[in-house]
Amino acid sequence: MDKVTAAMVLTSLSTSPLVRSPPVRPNEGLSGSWKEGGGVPSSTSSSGYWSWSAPSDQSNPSTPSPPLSADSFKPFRSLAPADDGIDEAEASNLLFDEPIPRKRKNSMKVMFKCLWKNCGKVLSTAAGIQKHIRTIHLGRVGDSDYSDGEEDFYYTEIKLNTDSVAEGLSGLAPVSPSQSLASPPTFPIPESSRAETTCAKTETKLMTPLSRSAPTTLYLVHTDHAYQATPPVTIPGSAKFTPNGSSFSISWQSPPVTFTGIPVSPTHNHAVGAGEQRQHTHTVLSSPPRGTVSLRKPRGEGKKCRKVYGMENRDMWCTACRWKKACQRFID
DNA sequence: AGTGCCGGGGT
DNA sequence: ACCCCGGCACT
Repeated sequence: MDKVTAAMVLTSLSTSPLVRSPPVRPNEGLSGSWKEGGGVPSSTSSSGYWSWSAPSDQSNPSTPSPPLSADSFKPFRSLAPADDGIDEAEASNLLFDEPIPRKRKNSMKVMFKCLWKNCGKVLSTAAGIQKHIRTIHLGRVGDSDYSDGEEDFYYTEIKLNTDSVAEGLSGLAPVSPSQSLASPPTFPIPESSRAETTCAKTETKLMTPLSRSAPTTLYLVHTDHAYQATPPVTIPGSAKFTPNGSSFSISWQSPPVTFTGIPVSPTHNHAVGAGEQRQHTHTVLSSPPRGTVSLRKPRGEGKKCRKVYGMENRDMWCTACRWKKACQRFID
């Protein structure tokens, strides 16, 4: 048990590993240059990708939390693009992001929230929250130093970020512009999403069996879902990296999400957009019309005069090409 | 949007 | 026959 517990604690506590894996993945999809560039804080090249892949943050061993938040934060954004509302709302931010990515850290705050049912206590230090859980919920009194790590299951790390808050809010309720300023900063709801993921597994594992009543938990989870639901859908297309999901040892969350995203969205879109016709066409009509219509010709693939010489040198084309007939010079 | 070229003009 | 081009299938 101890080992297991310890492992879990480590996992939930140190998010760095989580963040680590994602950055590496991009290499797969893209050229190897990524790897090399990864370490280098190159700047100008592209945009979104670089910024988030830029592990320069990670190179920074000390100050685990800030870099973490920053990193984990970015991947999320890259996911967000998938979402309609969020994307747009953040589009500007993304662009804006490049120049001042690091500065954000300043506005970042790490808090620790107690997940114990009916207790939403938030403290600014891990030690504090641990002690709180130990004494209040676990009923351990006295030696405050002693900790078997169990407390770790009952609190979650929350990153408070002015920007992120705004974003999260926009994602949740994009309609309320006026409030964006007032409520978000005060309430760290969206924030939890990121941290949430970290403890999600823990939570689901422990909390579910123990009790599903805890309002706090439920609340967070819900929020999380709402917030995350959309991004995943988008991920597949561009960001296929599935950063957060893959990084987690727990696979139940990410795989499902990713999967749904790919098959569902396309299918739905087509089905809904084109209607049944689409499918019918495929199933029933696909061949008949084709044959009729495509008496034409498969089409030559090779380069033709037009492509070779270009419109400028039209006189160099073969006569057929000049006459818009089947090319005689470059026959397939 | 760019290409290849059929079908159909005009001279 | 020679030359052009509208328009469509493909990519």
